[in-house]
Amino acid sequence: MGQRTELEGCVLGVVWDRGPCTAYTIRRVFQNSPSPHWTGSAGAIYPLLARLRRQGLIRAKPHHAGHRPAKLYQLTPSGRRALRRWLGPPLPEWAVGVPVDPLRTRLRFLLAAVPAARLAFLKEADRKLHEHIRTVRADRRRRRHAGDAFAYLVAEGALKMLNARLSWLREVADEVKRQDRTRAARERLRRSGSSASARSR
Amino acid sequence: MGQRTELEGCVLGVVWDRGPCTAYTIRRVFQNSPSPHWTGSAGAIYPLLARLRRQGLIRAKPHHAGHRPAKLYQLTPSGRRALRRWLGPPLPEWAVGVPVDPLRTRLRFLLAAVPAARLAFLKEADRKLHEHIRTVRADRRRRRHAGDAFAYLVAEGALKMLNARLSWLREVADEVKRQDRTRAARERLRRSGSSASARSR
DNA sequence: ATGGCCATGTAAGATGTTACATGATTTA
DNA sequence: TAAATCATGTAACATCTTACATGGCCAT
Repeated sequence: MGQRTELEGCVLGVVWDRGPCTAYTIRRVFQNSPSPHWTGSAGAIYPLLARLRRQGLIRAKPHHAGHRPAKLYQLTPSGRRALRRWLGPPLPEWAVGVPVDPLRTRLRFLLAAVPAARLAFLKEADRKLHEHIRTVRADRRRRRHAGDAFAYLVAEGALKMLNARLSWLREVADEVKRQDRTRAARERLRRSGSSASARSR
Repeated sequence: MGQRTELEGCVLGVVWDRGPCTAYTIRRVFQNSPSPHWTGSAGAIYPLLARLRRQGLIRAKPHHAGHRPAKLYQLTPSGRRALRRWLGPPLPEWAVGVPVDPLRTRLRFLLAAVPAARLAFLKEADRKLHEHIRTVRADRRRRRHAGDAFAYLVAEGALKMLNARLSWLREVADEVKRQDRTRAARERLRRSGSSASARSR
């Protein structure tokens, strides 16, 4: 009835996508995702599945053919409707808003750091971002060959975001360096001015 | 001592940026932010400020010149160090990871919706995103004239993200339409084939 | 004087995290 | 046989949200 959380929606989506699957499978999807927003921790997933089950959105079949005891979860018709409602339209306003970006957040306050730390920050961000882009590119390649068009488009979207972020980061780095040079020049001028006035005395 | 949360780091940053300021000022910064990740709710901010105060990172001066009683918060030297530590380097791994995007998340499962709903989703996302871009562009203009270079760069970054997202979304829409056409063509073929076989019978 | 904004806070509740606990099965 | 992985769960804890409570100030 009430609004689904993002994690609930995602779990419904994963159960829809992976057909009948165990809780552990669901956890791994989150653990292996290149986006580190959810950990897929047991403490999040198991209570959530219990919740969805109580609400009649998923049901569990016991499963032990040659395996240890496990439960296979799948969507009920009501669960499929809930997934569609969560997907929208209508989209919640915040879904379209500027995505959170810890790098951008930190950059807002970068002037609080000393110039050397500012440059170190930008250099490390550039390096790690570049590295991360490589893994996401590999992920995209895997998904292209896997044949799921939507999974590929999603990876493509993630990659585009990262590339935009990197190019922005480089512009920022240039701007910061330019500012630091200006500051340094002003500093030199001030010092030479004061030494000149000292000489003239 | 322990790891700061993002909200704690941000609040330290805001207190650093806005000089001595009240809790209400801090709340408004979050409420007016174009990124809707934090609400700046009283229940988040006041306990957080109390926490930072207990840890000696901020201190409060009573303030009532012509005003109602209020507290003005400012960073202590220890708080400034905490802010710098939070900024990094080192950056936490997840800070560089793919930013969460509710649109991308939903798109992953868009095949669970019927074709008409898929198109409606994409159309609404496009419209709202376009609309949102306008407000962020206005925000950027304000910040450019305000003279804070970093605030401007941050708005610029947000805008670049949104533009990349919109262009990705349009590619996705094209691809989805293409697929639906293919599916429809297959369907026509199948039907005409069966009617042909019906005729031939 | 009424409603709206400034300003500070608390209480209840949901959701998520880490850490723990258990035990079977596979792999080195 | 030891370690890693599969698999399920619980407990303690932190953090954030919504909703409520309070009261001063200001404009209509």
